[in-house]
Amino acid sequence: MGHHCCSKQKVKRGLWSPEEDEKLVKYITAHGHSCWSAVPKHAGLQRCGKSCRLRWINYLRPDLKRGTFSEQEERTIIDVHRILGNRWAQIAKHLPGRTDNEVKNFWNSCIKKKLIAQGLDPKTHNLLRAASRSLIHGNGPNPSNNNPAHQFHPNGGGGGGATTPFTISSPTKSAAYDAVTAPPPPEMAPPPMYDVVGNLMGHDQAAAAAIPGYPYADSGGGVLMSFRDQNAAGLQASMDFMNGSSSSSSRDHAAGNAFSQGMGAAAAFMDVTAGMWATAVDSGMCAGIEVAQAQQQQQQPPPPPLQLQPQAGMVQGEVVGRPAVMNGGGAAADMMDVSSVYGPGGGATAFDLELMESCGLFCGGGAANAMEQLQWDC
DNA sequence: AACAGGGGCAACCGCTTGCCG
DNA sequence: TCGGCAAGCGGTTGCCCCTGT
Repeated sequence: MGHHCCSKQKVKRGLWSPEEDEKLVKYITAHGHSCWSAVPKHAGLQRCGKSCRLRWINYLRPDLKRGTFSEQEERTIIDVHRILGNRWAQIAKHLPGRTDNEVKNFWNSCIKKKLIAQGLDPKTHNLLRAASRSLIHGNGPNPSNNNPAHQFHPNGGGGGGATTPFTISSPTKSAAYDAVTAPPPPEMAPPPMYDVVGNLMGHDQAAAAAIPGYPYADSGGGVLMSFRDQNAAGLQASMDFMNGSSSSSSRDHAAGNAFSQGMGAAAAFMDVTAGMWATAVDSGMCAGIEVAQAQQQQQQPPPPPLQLQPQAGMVQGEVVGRPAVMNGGGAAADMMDVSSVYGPGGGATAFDLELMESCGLFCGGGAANAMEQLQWDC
């Protein structure tokens, strides 16, 4: 059965021949593709418009990057997939030169298996039940999970919960937990977050360290920075990432306010992350963090009005407002930073909603971030 | 050398969304 | 507001190639 859009036409199906490709490329290059249904007719192809469109988008487009996925791309896919799920088109937007079909195929043929091999549910990125149980008992694929810090989740709750939407893995976070529990011996320190984030944390370490009380400070800039840097497209992509779509109303909202002024994009991102962090702290679901932060505050003078030196590649002013949030104070108020960045109205935005969806994962309680345990072996 | 099985990838199917009259 | 059409998107299928026996 052919496509309904071309059921009346006699269309060819199956693989495209080089001659067909050439015709299509020649036509699209010369005339564009304002109307796909008209393309096959004008290009002299016995294909339906839908097929032409697919062939162009997935194979013939000049800006496509062919070849195997890099490790960086692979990690980006996993991180984005953890938040967006099987929204391949959205995921592909964060991988320049890659198509949704390509990402989807790569996921199904490679990444999915890796995650399963690591004892992770590729749909939820949670530990699979059996794997989770064995991990808790130290018999899982990664014995390093004996570390109680790895069973800690900022939002507490029981086991079996979702992983965080962001790759939160911080030695400091673990240390905060350890402060009120049995501290692991040095050799049991949590394994580093997988390279990309670790490296990226390093990028912004100075900035993070300059933020008193910032729970990730000791280890660097934290996940927020990882998103920004991880994306080849940079800061803009980070915002797109959070908005889920480059054309979403939430981005427009941001564009009309802080973002367009070049002031608030990353700050908003930081507020989001920090807000969630603060929520976790304020909700009392992670007493260890509270204690650790209280101790940290006692050891440190009150933060001065923040005058951070912008880091290379940073948008100036992106960390404005950090201390208020990061000192673990009024979390609810600090959460409002998100909306305040997005506009004076302070109302919920699509950004917020999507974020909160992610927070649903974040607040789902529970398990250690299993993604930390991935071993990248290919 | 021949065959079977599995994996990867290109293409298709069908549903959803957005636009326009 | 509604219906038709085109495009977008995710899931699925099927072919081809590689590898192991």
